[in-house]
Formats: sequence, structure tokens, C-alpha cells
Amino acid sequence: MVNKKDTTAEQKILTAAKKVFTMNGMAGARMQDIADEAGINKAMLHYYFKDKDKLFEVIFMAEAAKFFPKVNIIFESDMPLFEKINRFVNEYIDEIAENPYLPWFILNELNRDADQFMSKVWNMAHRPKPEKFLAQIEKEVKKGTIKRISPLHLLINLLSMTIFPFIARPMLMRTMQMDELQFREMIEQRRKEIPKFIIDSIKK
Amino acid sequence: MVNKKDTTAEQKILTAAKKVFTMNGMAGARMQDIADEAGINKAMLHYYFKDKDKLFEVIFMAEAAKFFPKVNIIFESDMPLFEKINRFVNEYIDEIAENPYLPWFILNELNRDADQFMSKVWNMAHRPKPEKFLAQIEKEVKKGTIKRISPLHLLINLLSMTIFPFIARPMLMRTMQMDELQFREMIEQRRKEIPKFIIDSIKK
DNA sequence: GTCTATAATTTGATAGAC
DNA sequence: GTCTATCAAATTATAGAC
Repeated sequence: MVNKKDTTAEQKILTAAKKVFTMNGMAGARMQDIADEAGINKAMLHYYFKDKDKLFEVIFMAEAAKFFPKVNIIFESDMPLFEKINRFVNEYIDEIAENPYLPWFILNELNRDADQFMSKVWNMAHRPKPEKFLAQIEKEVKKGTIKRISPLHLLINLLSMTIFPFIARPMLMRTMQMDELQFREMIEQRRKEIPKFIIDSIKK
Repeated sequence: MVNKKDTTAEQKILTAAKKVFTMNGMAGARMQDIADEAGINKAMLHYYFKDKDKLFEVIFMAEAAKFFPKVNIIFESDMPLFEKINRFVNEYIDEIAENPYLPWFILNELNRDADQFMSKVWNMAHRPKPEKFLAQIEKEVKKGTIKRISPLHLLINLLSMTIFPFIARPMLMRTMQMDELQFREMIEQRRKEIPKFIIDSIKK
């Protein structure tokens, strides 16, 4: 199933590999499956990307490199806290709508081989940088504009509520007996539910 | 690294296989690694469990079978809502302390091959049953004892905040520059932080 | 039951024609 | 650049001695 935008073989491979890698992980992905998905020959994968490790690295680095900076722009901006939380939730959901398997992909490989991942991808430019966000929470607590709360736990709560539903999608869909459309509706609702839930909890 | 409790070869294999499968997933696990971990021979794995698929299924079903009922006992009990939330968080963290890779294990295989998992493991006895919990929230909202909130989103928030940190452990440890001990301390704090955060958000 | 040695299979990688 | 055919390596599975 080749995307209409993918003209060159190289681009077809990248699109196919991204799909197969994200759905099966590095170990589970088959070069043959990537070739089939791209509608080309297996030998072509090696012609363009040398070997499986290299192909994986190209995909993985590109995805992480696109993703984390977007989050960091929000975390490091000068917006008020509540607006920042709102923006984070919405931008994250926007991003995942285009790359449904991305969070899974990143966490999966981080769990599998954290050290290798760090050395190749998690460099200065591409890692999450929450320091400013944490300091901002601390400041608001001290000013007394929000309740006393641990900045770390607030950040983890925000990340958890935003990211987890995408990772646990199959479990949630089955447990709650949701179909594809209902799942998407649930996610859309969370654009407002998550900020509201957080703000209700910490506002004075 | 054989556990002192594991006397028989079969038990050694089960313990070793659980560890290797949960750390590497089905596709990434190597039969040789399981044999080494168990301190026995590779042929023994096949003698006791026929093949890799069968061994995986035995482990996986056993873990899921133990885990979900514990959660369900809480969800289906007659405790007051706030107490139920508190108990869920604490029992879940207790459980994961003994099986750190279990949530990852379950979600990983659910993402990889949901249909097969469902047919073999997710049967009547072993699936999560949140219906009573959802109804209880609905009832409290109608009584006016808590704020108006979607029961579904409250449940997802609870699951997210409790489970996500374990799944995202490598990312959190690296991003927040935590060592093993600091991570465990953070988790311990969440026993109180999560219920407090939720209750602050929904209490009137 | 447990082992060593080996077969069988899967899968990644390459050679060589076009 | 692209393909078919084939090789090489990794990995699962089994045969057979003890």
C-alpha cells in the first residue's frame, strides 16, 4: 500500500519501513515485509540503506528529531502555565494523529536498548527539556497562584494522561468496547478533559 | 542467575523465560538466553514446552491471569470512590514492584498482536472489568458529591497516571536524570500524589 | 531428565544479469 | 536502478547417546 506522495524508491522505502518498524519494533520487523509494503524488491533496501540497522537508525532518528523539538518549543516558551499545559496537550495530540505509532515506537526502543538509543538519537538537540516548565511550576507555587504540588509529579501526570491512551490503545479499545471512530472521539475529548482535569486539581 | 526458590528444571525455565520475554519481547527473546538464564540446556526448553510460541503463551497467560483479577477485585468492590482510587494506585504499585516489566509485557504484546492475545488470554475471567467503577463515578456525579466529570476520562486518567511511569521508565530516568533509587522514591511518592491529584480535581 | 551435536528454518545480505 | 537467484548467518527445533 504505497502512499501517493512517495515517488522515488527511496521515499517508498522510508514510508514502508516507518510503518513496519513502528508496528513490530526493530526485532519484529522483517525486511521482506518492508519491501512488500513499499512495493519493491528486498535487494533495493540494501542498495539504498546498506543494512537493517542503518535503515532503522535513519527512520528512528528522523522521527525523534522531528518530535521532541516541537514539545520543547512549548515547554521552553514564555506562556502562562495553564496556557502551556493546554498547548502541550493539543500539539501532542495533533502530532500523534499524524504518527499514531510514534510514542510506542520511541518508548519501545528506549525500553529495549536505552543506551544505544541515547548515544545515537538522544543528543543535545533532540532530547526533551522540561527544566523551564518545572521551574515555572515551582515559581507559581511560591507565588501562591496554584496549590502546593510537586513540579515533577505534575509533569509526569501531564505526560501520562496525554501519552498513555495512545500506547494502551488496543487495551482501551477492547476493554471499553470502542471502535476506531469512538477511540478518535475519546481522544478529541481529551484535548479539553486533560487541561480541565489538571487545572481543577491545582487551581486555588 | 537462578532464583533460590526454583528447584525443578521446569520452574527454572519459567522464571528465566519470564525475565527474558519481558525484557526483550517475544521477537527479541532468544531461546539460548533463556537457557543460559535458567542455567540449563537449550534442548530442555523444548522438552518441557515444545516450542517458543508455547513457552511464551504459558508465561503470558499466567502473568495476565494473576494480574487482572487483582485489579478487578478493587474495581468491583463496594468501597467508597475515593478509597477505591487510593487502593487501586497502591495495589498496582505493589504488584509492579514485584513484576517491574509486567505492564510493558502486556501492552507490548497487545500492540503487536492484539487479536491473538485476545483469543488466548483475554477471556471472561481475565480481562479488566471497569463497568462497576464507571457506574460508581456516574452515581457520585448525579448525587452531586463530586464535580461533573466523564467517568471514562476519569478512569483513563487514573490508569494513565498509575501505569505510564513504569512504561516510560527509561525516558523518565534519563530526562529527569534519576538513578534507580530516585526512580523508586518517585514511585513511592506517587502512592499519595496520584490519589491527592485526582481527589483535588473532582471533589466539590 | 539431561546433555551434545546437528538438522531445519528463518531471515538478512549479496552477486550478477539486465 | 531494479530484479532474480543464491548465499551466509542466526536461531529454532530435533535426534540420539547417556
